[in-house]
Amino acid sequence: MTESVAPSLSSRYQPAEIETPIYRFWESQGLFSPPEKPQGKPFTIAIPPPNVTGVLHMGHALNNTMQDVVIRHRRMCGYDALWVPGTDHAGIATQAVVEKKLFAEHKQTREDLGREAFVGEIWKWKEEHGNRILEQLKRLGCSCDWSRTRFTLDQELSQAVVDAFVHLWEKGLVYRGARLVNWDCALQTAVSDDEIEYVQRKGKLYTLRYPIKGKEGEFVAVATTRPETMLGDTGVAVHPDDDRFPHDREVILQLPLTEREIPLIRDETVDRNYGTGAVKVTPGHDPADYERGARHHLPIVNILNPDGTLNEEAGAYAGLSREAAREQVLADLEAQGLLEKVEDLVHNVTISDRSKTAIEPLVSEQWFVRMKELAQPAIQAVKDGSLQLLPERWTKVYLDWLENVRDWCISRQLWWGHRIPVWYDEDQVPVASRKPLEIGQAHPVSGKPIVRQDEDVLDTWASSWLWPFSTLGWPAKTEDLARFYPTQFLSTARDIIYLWVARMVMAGYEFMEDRPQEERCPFSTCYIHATVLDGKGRRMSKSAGNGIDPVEMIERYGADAVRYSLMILTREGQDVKLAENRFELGQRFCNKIWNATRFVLGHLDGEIADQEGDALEDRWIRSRLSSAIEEVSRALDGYHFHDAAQALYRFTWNDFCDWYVESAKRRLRAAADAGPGTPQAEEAARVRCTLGKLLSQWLRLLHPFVPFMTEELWRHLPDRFKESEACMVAAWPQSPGLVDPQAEEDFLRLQDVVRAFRNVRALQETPPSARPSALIRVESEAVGKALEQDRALILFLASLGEVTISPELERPPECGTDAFYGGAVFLPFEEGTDSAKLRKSLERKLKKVQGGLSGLEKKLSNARFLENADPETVEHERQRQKELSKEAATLEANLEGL
RNA sequence: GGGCGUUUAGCUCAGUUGGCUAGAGCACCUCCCUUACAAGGAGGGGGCCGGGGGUUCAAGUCCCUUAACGCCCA
Repeated sequence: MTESVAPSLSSRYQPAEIETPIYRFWESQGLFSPPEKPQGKPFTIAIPPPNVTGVLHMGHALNNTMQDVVIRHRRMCGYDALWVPGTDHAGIATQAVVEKKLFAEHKQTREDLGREAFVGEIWKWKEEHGNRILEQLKRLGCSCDWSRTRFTLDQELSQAVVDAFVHLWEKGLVYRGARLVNWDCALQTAVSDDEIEYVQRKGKLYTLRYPIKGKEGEFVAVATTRPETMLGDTGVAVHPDDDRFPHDREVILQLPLTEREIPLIRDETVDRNYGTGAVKVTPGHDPADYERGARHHLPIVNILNPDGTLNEEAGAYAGLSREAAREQVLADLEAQGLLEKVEDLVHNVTISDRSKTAIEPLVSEQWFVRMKELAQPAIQAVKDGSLQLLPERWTKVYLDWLENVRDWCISRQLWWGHRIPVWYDEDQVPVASRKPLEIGQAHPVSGKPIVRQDEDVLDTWASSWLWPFSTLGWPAKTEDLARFYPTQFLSTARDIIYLWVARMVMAGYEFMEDRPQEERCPFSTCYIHATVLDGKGRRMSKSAGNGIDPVEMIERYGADAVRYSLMILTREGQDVKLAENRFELGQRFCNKIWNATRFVLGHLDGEIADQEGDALEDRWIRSRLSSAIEEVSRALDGYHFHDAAQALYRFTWNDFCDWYVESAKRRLRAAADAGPGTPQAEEAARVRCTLGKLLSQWLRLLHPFVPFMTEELWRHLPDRFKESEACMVAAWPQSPGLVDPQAEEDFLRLQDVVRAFRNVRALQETPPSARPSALIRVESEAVGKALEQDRALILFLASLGEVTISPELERPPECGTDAFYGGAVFLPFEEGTDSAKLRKSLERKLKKVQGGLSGLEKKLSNARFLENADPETVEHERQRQKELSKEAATLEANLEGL
């Protein structure tokens, strides 16, 4: 048998058959956990915890593939690599899911059940469904340490939240107060400034008339997009310099539809060009008005109930929805002749990220964290290099937010989450406590009995900002915390740079206070990954239905193909457009790896020498592998995933498969023909040694990107080529420093010769089976000598019977020809060859060469170029000119002869 | 309104500190089911590098300007 093939490997890569067993193998061997006792330097990644309600989407797949590539690479490099997985409790989202289910199945609301029972229902739901996304990460091949899986509502992590809160309380960094907050009427909770967005909507601009008191028939007209809020107006503002309005006296207005009298105030923030120049001031329901009201000591009137209906302050309108109230108010104003005009307008509406309903600014009692002070070390961290954001431009986004940070509203009117660890006595005196206090117990400050705990829970981010250290045990002083904090790499999406990243950095500096300054920042590199778009460049979203399900892609193409495709398709920090068929790229690549390995393995059951082959192709491929190792290592060290993936592609396909494997076949076949004990057999044994070593290194180099298949193939690798049972923990290949410029140059020329022959063959339609005798005219003895040494390989790769190599060769008649880097090749015509095709091809090539040549000549005859360009460049261009003119001469001569 | 990004082959994208005849994959054309792989091999065609101006011996690359698209903040 000349070309054996590893019998257990199918001719197509079948990922579905191997992925599950391979993953089980890794798990059963405990390979996901770092060694118990420290062996190398730690390298830690804390996973951005997905929502426990979440389902894996392409953004997750991209982000987690990157993290897995990093952690696998570092693990192979000898680090004690730890990737901590987990989920967060996603307060609003999870509560909403269970509320919806409860209503659908039992027509019950959470109030029907009561707090305790309802929270119990959520836990039940979490136990049933909460692992889904983590299981999906396993399908992707993620090498997280599942024994360290954490959930933000775990006992330990909850204690961390309590400790953090009390810590801030003790330092005076949390406070409670009535402030204007973003109120989500659908969910009936406050949300932070970072959980709202603005959308452009078509609306109307209404101009209302407010009668001036004591001036019968005179009005001040105000423009507004939300007329119903006039019921909460406590003033009207104009610009101080606007002389359309009387300056000389106090003006009091009669607020229509109410008994209220409100003052006309002057405030510089009013835009004189907007509407009539006068704006109504509603401090209870507009952030800008809140500020204005505070400056002018206007009262705050709250006209809304928590569910968005109007309350008793709205008088006759109490109980109406906002929409109904608007209609009614407009109708009533119109009836009184106080509605001046209505215009169409496109304006920004604030909506909640969570419920997608309009946000109502509303004054309510909430808890806040003072951010200014906490932000300072986080700003410092990027300035002194403790923290690096990649791509670097995101640093500006991060800093802009921190430098203009506002206090953080952390209380939520929900039941699912960390309940605020604050208790009150009968006088409503609050106290925060690390340990739960009992009702009736003496208040630690006042001594009076405790009557209640604060009803609210904390924002989910108030637990996730602790994630890098709470997952390692903080506030307990655990071994893990000492060993694995701070982490090295955080990869996340750009839209949570401030929601999460900045806050984690703040938390690291604030809470890891027993560490030296340089060990507080929770991660040294923050990588902001690409946004995944659909094939048309739109964001993937559930509502648009344009998402691609990663699990479905894994099932269709294989996890390795999905991983590899994502890595090579994603430009650094740029958006990535994905359509389902783009995964074919990875699939093809995987199949190529599979079959190339199959070829090599098929030959490794023959005799294997201890010595490697030393032919040109052997030296060349070792040189190429060296470069590839250097390139991939450098790219991964700098987190350039695309570059690494591309280097792997080029080495695999263009060097190893297209040229080395094809070249190696020559000696392997020669040995098979010659039989055992011959010099050919000995040479083949050396080729096998080279193939085995190449395979061993190459599989390891590929492993972080395509872990499943490389692990499977590794199992088939003879033991002498591997020092560990699992590829996953094999040593990262080291570049043996075998970059060999001479071999590279010689092989490049050989490739050029072979390509020239193939080109001529194709043009004159030489049958594939033909083994014609051919000629090579070389431009120098040196080139001739080099080619002479590898004549056998040239014959093999160009499918020739004979070849004559000489510097002094006349082009024989009836021959096709082409130029190569260093000479020309000649191949006899086939019967019926149409020389016109050849001529056209040569003419095209000549034109191109002449084009390049004339540019060079112009350059080299330019005195200023010779003067100014550095000598190396000039020399380089001279060299090129020489080469090109030789090539042009060859082509011209060839053309003449046709 | 402020900031950031993108624009290179039909499509998706590479292109280092300015210096090879601007590259790759897909798609397209021709030939080949050759004993690792037809999810493959060999060969080939296809580009005013968004427009305009400037700096320079030299610009896809640097500067200015302009247009289109996208994202973020207010």
